[in-house]
Amino acid sequence: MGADEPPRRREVRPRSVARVLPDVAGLDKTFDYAVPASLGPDVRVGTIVRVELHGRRVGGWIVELVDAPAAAVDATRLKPIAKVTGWGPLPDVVDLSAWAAWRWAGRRSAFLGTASPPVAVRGLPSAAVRERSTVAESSRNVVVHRVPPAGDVVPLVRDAMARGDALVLTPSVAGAARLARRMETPVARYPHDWARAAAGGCTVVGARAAAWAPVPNLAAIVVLDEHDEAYQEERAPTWHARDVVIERARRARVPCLLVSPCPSLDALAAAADVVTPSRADERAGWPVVDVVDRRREPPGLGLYSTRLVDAVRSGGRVVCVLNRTGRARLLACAACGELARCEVCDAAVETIEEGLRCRRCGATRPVVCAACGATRLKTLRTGVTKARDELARLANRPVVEVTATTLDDADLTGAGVLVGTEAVLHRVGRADVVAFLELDQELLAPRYRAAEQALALLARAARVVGGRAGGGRLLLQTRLPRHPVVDAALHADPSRLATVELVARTALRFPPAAALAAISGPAASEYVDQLRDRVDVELLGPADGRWLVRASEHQLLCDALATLTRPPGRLRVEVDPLRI
DNA sequence: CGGACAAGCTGA
DNA sequence: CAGCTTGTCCGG
Repeated sequence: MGADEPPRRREVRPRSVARVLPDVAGLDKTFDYAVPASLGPDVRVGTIVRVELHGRRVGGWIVELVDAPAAAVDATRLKPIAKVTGWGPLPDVVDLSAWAAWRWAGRRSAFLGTASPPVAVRGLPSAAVRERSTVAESSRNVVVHRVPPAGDVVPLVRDAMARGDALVLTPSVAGAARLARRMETPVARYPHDWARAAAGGCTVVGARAAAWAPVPNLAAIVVLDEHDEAYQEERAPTWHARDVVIERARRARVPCLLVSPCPSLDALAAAADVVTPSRADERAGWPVVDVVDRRREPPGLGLYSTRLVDAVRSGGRVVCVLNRTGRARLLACAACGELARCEVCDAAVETIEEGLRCRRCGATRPVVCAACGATRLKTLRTGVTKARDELARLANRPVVEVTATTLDDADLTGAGVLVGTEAVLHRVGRADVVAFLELDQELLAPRYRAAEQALALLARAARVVGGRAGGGRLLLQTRLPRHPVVDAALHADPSRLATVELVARTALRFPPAAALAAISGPAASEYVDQLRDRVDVELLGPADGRWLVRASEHQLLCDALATLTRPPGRLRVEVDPLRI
């Protein structure tokens, strides 16, 4: 591969046997079909076809083409391919799908589906062919670029595009559209412009799925906001776009740039090099951080410190973040102190307008203490709705509540004070201050990635208020003012968190110091029983009906999972689970 | 997945 | 034993 490669010639002799992977859920096996001479030129590795299988017509992908004499079976007895539907993933992506099926213990069709055009593509538009300017040496192709929240990533993207056809990923589809608009040369958006991307000669931009985009002359890959969890698919196979493109770049021997204000430990572990801004530039790109130590405050202020109240009264635009919806998520009797729980299932109840509602089973009941009959309950955990009312009183101006369920077209431009779950940070354009009413909830969340996620949240907030030069401010209410996350934000230096976090992960054997898979569902125990006598993987659990499989690295974990047979029944295999 | 086919169950 | 359900197997 390279600039001096002779132009590719069409196959002289049509290959006559196609190995087809049917797009049938629950089937992860290829079948051989004869390629009728009439279809010859349309049939390539990746082509989407329809074939007869077990008496019905199903769609599928050609994953391999075999010369008839070399094929083990007699080509004349094979059923022919019934129809060519159109273009499918290019051969490099077809190969990548086999790797991903191993890496995330999933079916290949899940990946090929993501890599396929949303509507049938019969022909590709003509393309302006560009050559790649340079080819990276394969061993140092992953580079992490730390760019502060207020920094501009467009120059990095332009550099990548200058190398030739680049693939650029953003966490959200909206972000991809925004980036596409900022580029002066046209780019193809994935999956919408599938055919244009497959034709080559342009940069491809998209969200997670674009990791699977066709880029025939790939020259570089850029992952923006690499730390964002939107890059991981929630449904099994739980593939991660960052890890897919790292492997893709390695195979194509092109550079892979992972860009983030707070790079994940996984990115840092994969990187051959980390490019950091100067201390001055990084400081300028983060806002001023006010830490309110809530241990030093008089009791009775609730969620609202004096500094917070000053901020909401200041007249500037203030966004308050509280990651709890509803009014009150945990209540206790004002008389006897008993926790308010559901009469049906014992779970904690929350307040709604008509009374109390169980958060687990939805049963409702009037506001009465089940233990002593008192009718006055006190709030132990305030939700966003209640915070809105209280803030409105304190601020003496209207306060708008924003959660993930707030309508997309709601006009927030005029709102002076907003309160919401972290969704508010995605909805609000700009603000003078973002205040975290209860940061400790994020810092101490019972997930091993909690600290990383908390810093990512602060980075997102930092983008809303801008860098310190523009007067941007974050206000953090916490009882853990020396927590490494607070420390990292305060010093505008995410490596302060990464360093201590890596030590903790190594001690606890969590990724990236180990590779994990979570196995759940009714068939889980039968599945994991096959791992019992292995020494290269460790089996933990079950906890909450979920088993954990741990190995020192993915090679061992995925090899072990690949040897298992799937018992009948529902089974969920999550490699690299997020929520543990 | 979904069709084919076998084995098991029911009712007259 | 017809008629139906349930389970298992397998696809080129």
